[in-house]
Amino acid sequence: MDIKQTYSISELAKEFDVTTRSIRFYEDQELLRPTRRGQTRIFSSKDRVRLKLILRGKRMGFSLAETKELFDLWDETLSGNEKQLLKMLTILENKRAQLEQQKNDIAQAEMEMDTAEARCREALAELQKKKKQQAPANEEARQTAEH
Amino acid sequence: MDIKQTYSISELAKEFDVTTRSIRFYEDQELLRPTRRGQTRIFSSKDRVRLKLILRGKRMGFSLAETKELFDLWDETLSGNEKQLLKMLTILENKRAQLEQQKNDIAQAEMEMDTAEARCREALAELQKKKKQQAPANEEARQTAEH
DNA sequence: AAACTACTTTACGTTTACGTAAACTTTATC
DNA sequence: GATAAAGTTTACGTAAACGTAAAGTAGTTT
Repeated sequence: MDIKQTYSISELAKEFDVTTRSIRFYEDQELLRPTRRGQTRIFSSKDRVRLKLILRGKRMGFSLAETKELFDLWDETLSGNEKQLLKMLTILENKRAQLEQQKNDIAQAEMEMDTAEARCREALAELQKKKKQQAPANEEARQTAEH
Repeated sequence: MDIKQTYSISELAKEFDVTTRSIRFYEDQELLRPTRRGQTRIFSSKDRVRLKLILRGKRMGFSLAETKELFDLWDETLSGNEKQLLKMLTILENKRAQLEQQKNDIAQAEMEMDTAEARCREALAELQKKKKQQAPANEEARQTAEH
C-alpha cells in the first residue's frame, strides 16, 4: 500500500517536477490512464508508478513511444497467454543488452572525464608555477601547513 | 597515431552507421569542423573522435547542443586561462553527478527487469501445469526419450 | 564523350515532446 | 455572490534531429 491511493494532476506535477501540460500529454499518448470525477483527472498509484517510469525512461534516452510499447506489452503479458510471455522474455533480453551498452558508455565517459580532469589540474599547476615565478615571495609556508 | 589521418564523409558514415546527412548536419551545428579539398569535406581523426563522442552522447540521452557545449568548453579550456580551467572542473563534477544518476536509473531498471522476468517465468510454469492437467495422456514417454 | 559514382548545396517536410495562449467550468474562500 | 484558484479543452507554435527530394559539380570508368 502506498501512502495515498489517488493523486491530483498538480500533486504529481509537483512531486516529479514536471508541468501539468506534460502529464496531460502523457495521457493523450496513452501512457497514463487517469479516471475522472466530473472532468478532473484522478490518478491512481499505478499511474504514479508509470509516471516515475516514464521520467526514468527519458533520463535513459527512451522515447515516449518506446516506453509506451513496454507498458502495453507488460499489460498484454499480464493477461498471460504463452506467446506474449515468451515475447516479453526476449524483449527483456534485448533491454538488458541495451543496458549493458549504456553501462559501457558510462564507464568510457568516466574514464575520459578522469583524464580530462587530470589535464585540467596539470594545467592549473603550470599556471601556479608561472605565478610564483612572476611573484617570488612567500616560498615554503603552504607546504609545511598541509598535513 | 591512428591508422589513417583523414576520412571521407562516407567512410565515417559507414564506420559509425550514420547517414551522410547526419554528419553534414553535425558540421552545420558546428560539432565537426572538416576542412575542404575543393568542396569535398576532409575529416581529421580529431573529427572522428568527436563523431564517436557525439554518438555516445546520444545513446546516453545528451542533445547535440549539450555535446557541443562540452566540445566548445574543452576547446576554451585548452587555451588555458585559469577561469576556464576552474569552470571546466566544476562542470566535470556536474557531469559526474549526472552519470551517478544514470547508474542509479540503470540499476533500478535492472532490478525491475529481474522481477518482471521472474513473474513471466512463474506464469509460464503455471501454464505448463494446466497443460499437463488438461492432457493427462502419454505420461512418461518424453522423459525417457530425451537424452 | 557518355555514363556512373561520390560529393555538394539548398530547401522544404516530418516527428517528438512539449510551450503557450484563449476561453471555459468547477470548487473553495471571503 | 463575487472572486480567486485549480482544473479543463482546443489549438496553434516551436526546437531538435534529421529525412528527402532537387539540381548541380567533380572525378573515374568504359
